Amino acid sequence: MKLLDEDKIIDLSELFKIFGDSTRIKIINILLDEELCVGDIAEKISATQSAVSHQLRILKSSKLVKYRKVGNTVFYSLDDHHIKEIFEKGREHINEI
Amino acid sequence: MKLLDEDKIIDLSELFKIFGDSTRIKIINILLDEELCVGDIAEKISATQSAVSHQLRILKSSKLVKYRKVGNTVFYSLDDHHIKEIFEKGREHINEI
DNA sequence: TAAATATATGAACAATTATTCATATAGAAA
DNA sequence: TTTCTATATGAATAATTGTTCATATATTTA
Repeated sequence: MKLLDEDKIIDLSELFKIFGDSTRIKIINILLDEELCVGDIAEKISATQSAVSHQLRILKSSKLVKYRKVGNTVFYSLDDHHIKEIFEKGREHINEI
Repeated sequence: MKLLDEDKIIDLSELFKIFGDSTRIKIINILLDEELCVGDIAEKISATQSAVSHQLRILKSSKLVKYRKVGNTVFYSLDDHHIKEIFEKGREHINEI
């Protein structure tokens, strides 16, 4: 396993930084199961619409979630199978300590 | 796959927060290959001894690294196989986008 | 067109955090 | 014991960042 160069190091820490916030983890957690619109996400995780929208923007720009628009409703879902895997590996770790 | 409860959510985001810093990722990156002492880590990642020591304390208290003392030298290595796996999954993700 | 609904966004504020610098601790060597 | 080396740590600073509040945008409905 070759070591990472400086650029990849930055990219990788940026990626994990995205996972390192409880609001975003909550969003990812519920999107593991189903596609949801912004309002429903906010309700399910007990956060404001604004806070969720801000965090979805971050998740979107990092390619962790994708979306589709239906009318004026926007449905979000996870974008990449690695997300589930990273999430799951983290979960395994915290379940063992 | 059952959804996480509030406590696990916090634990999980705390875990990823640890990975979300480039100095710590650099440390983890070089510890993938070999056990190293603090001074060598600092030299290899071009950071000060103090900065590395501070970050090692965080990695240690999160059970991501373990250490053994030999004289006044302290050797650090990765503590858990999940660390490599989480790291590798993240790496796969950034290599695909 | 006007009102209602869903989402996005900018600014401000508070809180967290990584680094630096100075120094403390502890073990090894002289 | 004194000096040197390796590591740890506390305080201060600077920078980053998540939330809130107000408001903008866009789509639907009346």
